[in-house]
Amino acid sequence: MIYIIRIKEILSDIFYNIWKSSRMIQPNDYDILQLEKFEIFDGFNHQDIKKIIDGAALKNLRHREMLYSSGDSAERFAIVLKGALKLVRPTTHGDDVIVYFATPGDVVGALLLNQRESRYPINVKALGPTTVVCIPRATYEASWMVNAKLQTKLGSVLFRRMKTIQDDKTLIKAPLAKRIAALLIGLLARNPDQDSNVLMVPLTRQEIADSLGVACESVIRIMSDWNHQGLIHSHDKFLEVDGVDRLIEIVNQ
Amino acid sequence: MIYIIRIKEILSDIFYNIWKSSRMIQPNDYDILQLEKFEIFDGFNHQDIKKIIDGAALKNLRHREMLYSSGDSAERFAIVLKGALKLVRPTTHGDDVIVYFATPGDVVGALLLNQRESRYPINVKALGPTTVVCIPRATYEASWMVNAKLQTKLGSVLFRRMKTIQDDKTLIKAPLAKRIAALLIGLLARNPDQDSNVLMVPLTRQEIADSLGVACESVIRIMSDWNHQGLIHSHDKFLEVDGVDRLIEIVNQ
DNA sequence: CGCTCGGTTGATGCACATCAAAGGCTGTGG
DNA sequence: CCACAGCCTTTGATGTGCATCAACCGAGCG
Repeated sequence: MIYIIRIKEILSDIFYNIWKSSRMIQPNDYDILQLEKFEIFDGFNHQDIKKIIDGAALKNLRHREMLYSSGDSAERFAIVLKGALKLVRPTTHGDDVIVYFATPGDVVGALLLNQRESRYPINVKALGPTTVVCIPRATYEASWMVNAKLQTKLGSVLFRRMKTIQDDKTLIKAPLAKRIAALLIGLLARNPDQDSNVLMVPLTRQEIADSLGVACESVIRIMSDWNHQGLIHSHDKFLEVDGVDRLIEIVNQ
Repeated sequence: MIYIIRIKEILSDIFYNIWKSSRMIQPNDYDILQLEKFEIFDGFNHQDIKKIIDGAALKNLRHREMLYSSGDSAERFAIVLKGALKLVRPTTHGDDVIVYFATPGDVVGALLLNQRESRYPINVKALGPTTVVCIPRATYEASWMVNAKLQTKLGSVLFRRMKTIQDDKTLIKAPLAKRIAALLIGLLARNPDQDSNVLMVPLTRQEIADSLGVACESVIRIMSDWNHQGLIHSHDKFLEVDGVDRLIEIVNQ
């Protein structure tokens, strides 16, 4: 009996890997063209990048699909190509805390590979259909750790992220409306298309609440208010901000 | 009249600079011996370090003395040698937010120098008498930016700092007692002497409150309670934790 | 169809903020 | 030397913003 279960496990594992690998493909020239635009590869040309990401795999994630689980051994890092990720720290009480939203160009889990043995300290999940480039530890050690320019860029990207988190912390004592407004404006600012007022990250009120460390009802109360005032409206998980000026006003007051 | 004021300003400026330079001295061999112990210089020998910190100046800060002001042009970065620094973000309401406590081995403001022109985004003030090694931008550009190993270490140090800030964020929804306990235990863990239960950072309740984003009265209510229970007591700005086990219990519950 | 998930609304309670007042300690200037 | 100002701590009274709990609705989905 136990054998049968074991065999079933092994089989499902095999199928899982086949299925997984079917979704892990080599980045093509077009993908690399995308990468060239990111700050981290600023100053590197097409050929450089090809070498730097040797052994990389493109990974397509569905909405809510997990990229890394907290506690897993860190054997690769990722660069967001399309879509978005949420970096989540599980807490003892079960109410998660979202530490950061990663958008295209963001690097996730790279510095973890500086240590020989390490485990991801957070859960990373896709928000909406998302594409990432996964780069194995071997490549990181062979091409990234020894490349001063790359490390410098990596530092800059991480630094920007830290500044974002610090900005958040600056608002802890502010009223909730101000904090939500700041979050939305901040996410809007990452939009590559500056004319569009649609957040490129699909967010539930719960996720906004998790990011600010408050209850989702509190977020809803404020946002449905804004909804009635015509400041925002959402279609199909995506949020559109109609009254950007008004929100900025709220942040600054 | 205006001229006289102007002259006064210029004179005070001159005297200030003389006085300042009198306190900026070349690091000696003993100082470098200290530096060797820090993670950032792990794998570098005495001679390496001497080269890497070429042009560096040792700076002694008095309690509460400002190292960098938010908005100043970033022309150098610092490594904490002795004592501690607080990194403070001013807010619009005047109630400051402490972003991080830097202790010996911490690096402050380095990644800012990756950009050609940049300004410090935070105020940095000494907590207690503190010694830092100030390294000029020129040295950073000449020796640090081109050195992959140094950049990697820099990344690791920054990464650790980010993890600390994320840990803090994880506790936003926890009751205040738990958050204070976590802060104290965290600071205690940085103590080089593991037997001592005296925080090496002199902290006022106001600073603890600023770090957690709460009112100082709330901190006092909890800590004076602990005081009566004999868990902590403070002499002369320094806090001694007698009931470490009890505090850890509070953090874990 | 029943299921889950996300959004919404209301009633109630509490943890912490705010305001106020007072005492101790330190440094400073007359 | 004292007087005074400024900072830190303490305690109490009062207020409030958000949490919590509970119930309901609509949409998507197997």
